[in-house]
Amino acid sequence: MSTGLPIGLLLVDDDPLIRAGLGTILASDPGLKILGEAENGLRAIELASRLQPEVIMMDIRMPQLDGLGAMERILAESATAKVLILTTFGEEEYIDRAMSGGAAGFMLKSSDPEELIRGVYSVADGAAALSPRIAKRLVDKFRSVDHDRRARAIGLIEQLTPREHDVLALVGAGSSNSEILDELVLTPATVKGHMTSILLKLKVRNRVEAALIAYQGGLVD
Amino acid sequence: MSTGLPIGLLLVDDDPLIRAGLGTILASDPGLKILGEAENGLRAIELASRLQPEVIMMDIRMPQLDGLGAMERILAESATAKVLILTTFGEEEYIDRAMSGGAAGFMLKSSDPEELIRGVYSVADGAAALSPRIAKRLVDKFRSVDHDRRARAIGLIEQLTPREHDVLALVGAGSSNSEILDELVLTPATVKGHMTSILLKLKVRNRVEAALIAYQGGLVD
DNA sequence: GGCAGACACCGACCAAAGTAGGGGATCACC
DNA sequence: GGTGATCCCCTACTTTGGTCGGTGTCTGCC
Repeated sequence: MSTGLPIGLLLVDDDPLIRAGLGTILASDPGLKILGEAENGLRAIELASRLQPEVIMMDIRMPQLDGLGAMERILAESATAKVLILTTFGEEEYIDRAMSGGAAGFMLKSSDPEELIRGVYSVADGAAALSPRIAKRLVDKFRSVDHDRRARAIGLIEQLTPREHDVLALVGAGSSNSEILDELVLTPATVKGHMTSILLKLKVRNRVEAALIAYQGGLVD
Repeated sequence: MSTGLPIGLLLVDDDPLIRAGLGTILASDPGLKILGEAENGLRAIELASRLQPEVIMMDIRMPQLDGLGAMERILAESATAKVLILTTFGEEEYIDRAMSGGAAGFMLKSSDPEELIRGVYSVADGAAALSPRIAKRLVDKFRSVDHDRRARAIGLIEQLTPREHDVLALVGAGSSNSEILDELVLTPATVKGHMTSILLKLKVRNRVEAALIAYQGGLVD
């Protein structure tokens, strides 16, 4: 990944003081080299293309074009740059969009200098850099997104007999009864019988809800 | 959270050398205090209950009971302890289970000493501690788990008219046509007409697949 | 051996989902 | 003011889904 020794940086923030502070911190490390600074998203896009930095330290709120928008456009052009989003305490709600958009890191501006520097090295290395508080958000999200529903779904699915399990897996994939009987070599009536039993055990009223449980329980894909 | 100044630790690893190394690193920080050590999961459970540590540094592979199993049982009893999973390079596949099980952090044993210490403080503070490489895994998972399917689903759903959107949202919740017509005040035939149009636009064959797309697109919940 | 329970299987019947096609209202554009 | 596009609504018809009841088999148990 690293072209030579020093990692080329681009600093993007609309506040000159913050750029100066960041610059001082990062320039103090001999392995980092600041190639340029930008004061808004549009200028960041321009400089990213011209200077080809390895890591871009990007503020979110800026005039003209915000950091996330700029990041998306930069990543669409150059796959090589890593974007490390810098944020203040109250802006944690942008995590989703930043992560979806391809950010390599998401750190608080209030992080310790060494932590910032470590973060730059991490993302340059292809890993991710997250402030602990941000990491917590991500972990919580990861846990909740599936794992309440998922646990319930798995518990329900465990009640099924092997054959019912087979049928449910196909239902979860959106198969019709005729496709199921074709796959499992059964008569229509048998498939339907299994379905009735499945609906009863999963405590749902129709195959749509059954399919959702199969999906949540990880029976599909 | 923090009761006094020093954070009480419990070290769990079956290798005495690693316990010694960890102990030396962590005891060098005046804000940390090692309350005890355990060489397997069962003993960890016993000591966690007796010593009431704030943070437990937990290895995964151990005889008797592994670290994840021990963590799950410890967290089931005491909600206050934070568990920081320590792992070697090749064991990253346990991330899912660790995070689902309630781990507050997941770090590589090869992390720098300062990074480990920082991790302990982070989890004691209610945040999360992740090694950059682990964080990358989590970020990737977060991105992929939803955001390929999700983007596609949202794109498809955008094609729908407002009324079709309403119908699909209810289908995604597992509603039958009669429930939908009741909710939206329509005749059965109208609901079916909308359904036909929905199936066409989403390019699916039946309401089960439509419901799955609604679910992936975030129309439900 | 008889009996209970779980499982996979099936036929006949009724309910729900999906298809094909059309009416009417609105809006934009020439 | 005619034309086309879009949307919402609807009737009549076919296909699929779901219920109810019942058969044969295997297993474990007294």
